[in-house]
Amino acid sequence: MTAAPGARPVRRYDPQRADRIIDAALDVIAEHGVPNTTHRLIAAAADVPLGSLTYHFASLEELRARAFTRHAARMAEAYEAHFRDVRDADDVVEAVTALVHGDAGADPRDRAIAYELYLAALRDPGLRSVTESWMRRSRGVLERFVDPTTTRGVDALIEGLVMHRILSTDPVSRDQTREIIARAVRPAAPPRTGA
Amino acid sequence: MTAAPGARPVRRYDPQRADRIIDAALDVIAEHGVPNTTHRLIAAAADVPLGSLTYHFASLEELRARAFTRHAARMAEAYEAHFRDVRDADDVVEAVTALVHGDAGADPRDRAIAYELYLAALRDPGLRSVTESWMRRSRGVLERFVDPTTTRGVDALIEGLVMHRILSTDPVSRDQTREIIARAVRPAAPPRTGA
Amino acid sequence: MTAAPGARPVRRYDPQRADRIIDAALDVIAEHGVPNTTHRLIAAAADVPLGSLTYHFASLEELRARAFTRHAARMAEAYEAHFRDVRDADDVVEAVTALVHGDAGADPRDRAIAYELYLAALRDPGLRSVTESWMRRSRGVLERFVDPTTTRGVDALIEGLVMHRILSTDPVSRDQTREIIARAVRPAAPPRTGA
Amino acid sequence: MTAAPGARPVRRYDPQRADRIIDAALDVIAEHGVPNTTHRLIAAAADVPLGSLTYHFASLEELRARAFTRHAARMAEAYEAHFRDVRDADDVVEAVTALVHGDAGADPRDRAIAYELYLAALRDPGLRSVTESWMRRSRGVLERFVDPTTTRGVDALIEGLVMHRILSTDPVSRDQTREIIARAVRPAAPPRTGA
DNA sequence: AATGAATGAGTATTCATTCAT
DNA sequence: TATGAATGAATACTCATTCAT
Repeated sequence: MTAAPGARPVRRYDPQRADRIIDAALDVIAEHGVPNTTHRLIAAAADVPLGSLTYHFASLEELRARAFTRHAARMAEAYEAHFRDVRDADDVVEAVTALVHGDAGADPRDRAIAYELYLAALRDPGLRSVTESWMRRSRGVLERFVDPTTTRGVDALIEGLVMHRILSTDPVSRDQTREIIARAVRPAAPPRTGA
Repeated sequence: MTAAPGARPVRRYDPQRADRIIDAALDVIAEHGVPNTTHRLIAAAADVPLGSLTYHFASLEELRARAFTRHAARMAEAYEAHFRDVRDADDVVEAVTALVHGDAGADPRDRAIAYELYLAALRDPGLRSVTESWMRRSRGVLERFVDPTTTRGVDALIEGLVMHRILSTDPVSRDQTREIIARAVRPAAPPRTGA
Repeated sequence: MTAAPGARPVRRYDPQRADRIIDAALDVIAEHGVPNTTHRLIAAAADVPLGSLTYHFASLEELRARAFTRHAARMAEAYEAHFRDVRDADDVVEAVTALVHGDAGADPRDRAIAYELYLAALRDPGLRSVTESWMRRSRGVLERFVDPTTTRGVDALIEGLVMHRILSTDPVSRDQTREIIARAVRPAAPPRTGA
Repeated sequence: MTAAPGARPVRRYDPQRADRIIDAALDVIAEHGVPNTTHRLIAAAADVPLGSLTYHFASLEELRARAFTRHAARMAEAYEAHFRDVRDADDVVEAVTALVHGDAGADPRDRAIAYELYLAALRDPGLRSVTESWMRRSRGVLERFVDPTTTRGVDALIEGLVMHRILSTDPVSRDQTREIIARAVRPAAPPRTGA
């Protein structure tokens, strides 16, 4: 049964479709959480037929992994961009404070997805490489300005402060945040430049 | 039609059953995560028939909430016990370091459940009271030794360090942890004693 | 474990309990329909423990039958009472008109139960005796005033008019009803009194 | 792991399946009543797998509504066909008598379904439109021959006579029925023809 | 005599995945 | 290449009934 001559088949050849599906999956994860992320919900969000998902992705698990991978990469890029103009430890304090208070890059939606990823990675070793890559990149950014131990401390602080901000009804003030960060930051020895 | 001789599967009257079911639910959450926590899995873990769950708990959601509530209470008690002999800010550094490295009270299982709770609370406002009560109690402990801002910092640090420890293959050493905590801790003004 | 001396056992000896349960069953049937009439709902409506139902009634089916039987008896009594002062065919027209328009005895609740009974009887032969007894009594009333054929007609008319009144958004007016009834009524030959 | 030789239970692609399911649902309602009309029973009657029902119909309620809608439409068509050759009020008496005695169109199965529909509509407002449409069409037929009040009377009479015929062990004779109908029928004023 | 705990069979529904077209 | 129909396994939940106490 061929299409009538002249009739344009509806949305054939759609090379970005797989991409759109991945973004839709992220939307669904953000809004409904991993447990409620189903083929049907993603298909509806992406406005593609159900069969399209299993055509492009062998399983839901694979699609989820691809979505998390993309999300982690974007988070890392935004993170790096956020620190692009940072020059010294003082700048770090300001940058991190802004980060925690959501003034930069990552909004609650992004953080929610990140926590979904963390928890999923806890049980699915296949996702560990995603979280590890993300953690390595975010630490890599901080290590340009502070020593490794400080990096670990600041990194953990960001994690904990953001999580508590999301969950708590009694949030930390911006000044408190800055004070907390400032105590944790100790500048790295300046890289030796050629004499 | 009598039962096969020797087979006597009856186990009527079991007053602690509801309790056992709650603990079984925690086991299942710890091992399989909230999304995979089904009536069937819990029933199997508790070694009770399926119908028993819905008899004692109106819904899976309710059972989950009860389980998380119990877990948070136990965590808080362990937390308080862990700080029972702490006297000053120096002790706090040691106590928190031990906490992060799992030498006290909470093992990975407990932390995994806690993160499941956090994520669940993110989407289920009914669980917020559980997380808030837990957070209030853990902060209350710290505030006996350090000022409020320091409390917030140390609290966030514990959260972030533990999460990164669980997820990372490249863990922070105990000395690093101690150093990181030490920077964050600033003693509270001593309570004025008489005379 | 006997009760402490002086402690009055809670609601022991309650001879009307079976009665109360039957009435509660009728309430539940009226409000929720036969398909949703469960032990639990009835127990709650009667404010008795669940076990009490199966203690007093061997099965739900039996309880339902008892409830329908009582309802039919009450309907018949109300019906007979409604015609107590009727003297001749003209009175019948007024009495039936009032009946159809709900001015007497049977309210929508009662009619709903009656239709539930009809439908249940269609499939449960055990309930046929209940519907037949009810029909015989209601016809018996009419036969005191009109001939058998007229009785059948008026009886059917009541049934149909009431059902359409309940279901229709475009009801028949009282005058129309009276007119319709009047056409159907033909007085019985007066019983011969001793010459 | 290949299927046993000869066993080939596949029956993919079945474009009329939704239709067949609706008819099977009507069979089940007729035979078992609405309360016992389950997915499983309908699936068995239609000889399709269980999942097929929920694929084609979002809920059992929707399937039931679709089935009742189809049944009412068929009833109305049969009703209209039954009166196609009726010319005057006398014909109406004969036609209605035949209707009540099941000599035309609607058999007991159809009537049983109709009463199931009535009762269901009593509690589910979503079904009211179905009963109302059916009632409007059946009255529309009668109004071609008799005045509106007579229509209401005859309509109610049919309803009541059929219901009593179904439920009673002591049925009305055909002659009685004719007599009862005849009293109710009063011809409409003839439509004025030109000249 | 009375009851609340217990349970297995059953209910509607969801959904990842398969596959004929 | 693409998809919508199809399905079986699983899910949460209901409930009549049983029975130890």
